[in-house]
Amino acid sequence: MAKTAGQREHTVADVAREAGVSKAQAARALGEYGAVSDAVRSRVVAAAERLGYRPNQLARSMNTGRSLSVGVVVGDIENPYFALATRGISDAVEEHGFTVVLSNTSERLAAERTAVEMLMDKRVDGLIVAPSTTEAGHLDSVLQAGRPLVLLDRGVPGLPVDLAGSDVSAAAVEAAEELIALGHRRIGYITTSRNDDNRASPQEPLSSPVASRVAALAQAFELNGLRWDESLLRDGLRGEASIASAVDDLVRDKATALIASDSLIGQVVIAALQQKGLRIPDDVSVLMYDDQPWARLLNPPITVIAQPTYDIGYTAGSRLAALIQRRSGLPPLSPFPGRLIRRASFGPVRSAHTGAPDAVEPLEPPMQLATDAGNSTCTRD
Amino acid sequence: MAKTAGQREHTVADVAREAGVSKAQAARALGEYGAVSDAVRSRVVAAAERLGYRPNQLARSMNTGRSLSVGVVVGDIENPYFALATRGISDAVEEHGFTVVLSNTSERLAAERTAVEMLMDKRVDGLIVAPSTTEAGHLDSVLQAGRPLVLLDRGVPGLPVDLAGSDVSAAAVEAAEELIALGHRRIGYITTSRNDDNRASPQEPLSSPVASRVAALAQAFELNGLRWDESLLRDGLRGEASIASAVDDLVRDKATALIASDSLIGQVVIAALQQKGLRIPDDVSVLMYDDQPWARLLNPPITVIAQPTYDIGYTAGSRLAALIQRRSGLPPLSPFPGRLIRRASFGPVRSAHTGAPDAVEPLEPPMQLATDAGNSTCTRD
DNA sequence: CGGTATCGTGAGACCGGTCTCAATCAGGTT
DNA sequence: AACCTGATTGAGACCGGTCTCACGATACCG
Repeated sequence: MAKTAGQREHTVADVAREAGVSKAQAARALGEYGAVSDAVRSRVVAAAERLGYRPNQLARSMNTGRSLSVGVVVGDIENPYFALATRGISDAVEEHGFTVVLSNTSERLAAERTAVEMLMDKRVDGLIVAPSTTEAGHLDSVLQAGRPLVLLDRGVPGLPVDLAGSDVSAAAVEAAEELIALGHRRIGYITTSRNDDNRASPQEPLSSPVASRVAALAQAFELNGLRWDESLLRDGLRGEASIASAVDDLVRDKATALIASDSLIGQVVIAALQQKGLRIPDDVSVLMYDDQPWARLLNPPITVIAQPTYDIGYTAGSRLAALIQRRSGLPPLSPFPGRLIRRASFGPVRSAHTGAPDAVEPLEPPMQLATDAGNSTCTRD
Repeated sequence: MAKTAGQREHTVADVAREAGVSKAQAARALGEYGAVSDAVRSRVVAAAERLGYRPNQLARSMNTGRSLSVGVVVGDIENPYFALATRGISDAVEEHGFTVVLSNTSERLAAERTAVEMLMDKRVDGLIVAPSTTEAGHLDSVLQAGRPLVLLDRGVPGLPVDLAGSDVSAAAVEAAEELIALGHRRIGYITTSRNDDNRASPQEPLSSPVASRVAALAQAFELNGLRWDESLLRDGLRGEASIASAVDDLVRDKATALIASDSLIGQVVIAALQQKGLRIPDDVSVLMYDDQPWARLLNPPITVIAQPTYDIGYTAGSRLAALIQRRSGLPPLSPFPGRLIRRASFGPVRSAHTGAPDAVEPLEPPMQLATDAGNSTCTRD
């Protein structure tokens, strides 16, 4: 029964008139609240059907105070990590009737601020943010306004808020120790984030994933009575060019192993190595964060630290929904453990390379070839 | 100045009172419309500042009729194609002050329908949809309602609407001819979409990318006086398992080249080939749609047909913004041409292949072969 | 200096729903 | 038959903005 185009939308009042009842009754029947007799209900529903009536969610939201949408603020939806996490978030919140309003910040604080403000103005019922820095002013005001907030991937020190993320430190230490055992002493770490560890005290847990990964690296060295050379950290990198030149620098600076802080960086790092004619793992060993499917297709397949990205997103979404519904007594979110998946991108350091460290005993080709037991990063098929 | 938590939000009325002016004047000053004296404006702004006033976009939207948000309905944000396109859309519409409301359909029509309805109810100012089928009822009613609509990637026959996508046929024909020249006669095409070409007449342009890609493939055969065996089309595939078994089937059915309809499929196809110990391109040539960065990292690097995905998204977003702003006389959107990027995954067909395949010369032990329990469909004796 | 165009202002309707409240109605009691 | 209870119903306020309109004040004009 579609009317001709450009028709003015029908309202409850129209439906009420058509059904011959009061606006209030029509609204009740359509909104499924309050008491309505069967007779009235069916007449109203029929009238609505006839008119092709659709409720105006804006109006509804305005006086219920619930917009049934949640804001999601990520650095970059193009990053597979965020893409997959967003999928998880979306699936979770949709189960509770919410839709996702998305905002990219390009990891810029200013963009993040305006995004959060915009979303607050649009009265989203809650917010999921992957903060690009540890600056918390704008997030604090979300809390002040009493709107639920869940952080994704990265925490903000001093902000008492649920965080859905992973704890990769165990896997990171494990990986680093294996590299050390293979003779690596100069291990480079490459990341786009800033390693800003501005905790109030060293006792606080590290909230930034990068900080905790770097700390794990250093810790592995200490466990072996060594010290990690912090000059091998390259952070705050923007753009492929600067990542590639960081690789250049590090290799020239005698790094024998490189750690890429996410798969986007990993791509560039590997490409840069290939371009320079350096072989993995003969010349340089490589560890990458995030287990993208392609990592195991390379030759050699790349050793990675996997995070259950979809689950992390899904958890963030579920928790946010719970908070919006004022469910209380929720246990704090515990981080998902990262998992080291050994493939073939670790190798012994070539003795000629460094000055002359301990001559590593002839390692058998380091193929632990642990099966990537079902190598799934997420629980979905 | 932050008040204690859970404060009721301030409204224009509050600001007006605080500034000692009428609600109307305060609203004008804050909304930046109508005539307001400098004196009043500054008093109002100051008062708003003092109270930490934030306008309620819902209320604003309700009587301007503009929600300043656009709906984006894609199959799966996790698919790099959509992730990147969404980024483009988002960047484009944000330039015009719109935010993105995102919905995943998992390529299911029912989900797509409800998503579109939901977004319409939320009064988005416009919609960008990557339709999962050629079913147009729900999209038609968007048009009926007079709300701007732009299609992404795939068209719908008979729906008079802008389409932002690419035309890969030239590149597809080119690639297929090269395969044919290399001796390939049995070329498999693998896709998750359905190849539903339900045009009213054969004269209409093909709207589904898959249909046009398959058509290009067939055309290349015809140009060479050959016929493509349509039984080598595997469409409507869901999940990695069914893709992998399609690869199995096709190889057993003597396909010597495989075309993967997107990068998600490409990953699985390549993994399946590796697992079976089949080498690219010696045993099977591979063409993939979408140029993901990892494609060139593989050994051999994969030949692909690239689409300017970000630009496609950006174009969709810009066009939608233009339509919302009632700009008229817009030229129809022309598709971006696909580009064949030749790498090293094409090779001549081995003449012996049809005979008794696996007298293959000693492959280096296929590296990972961490055969997951039981799975081995490798019936090749 | 009267007439009029312009600006600034406040009152109040309005957007399309929800929700309060008092009035009405039906059934069950005694 | 009078009384009580709970379900239905309609009128109208309300959410937080925008916008129309009428009115007073100022400015420009011949």
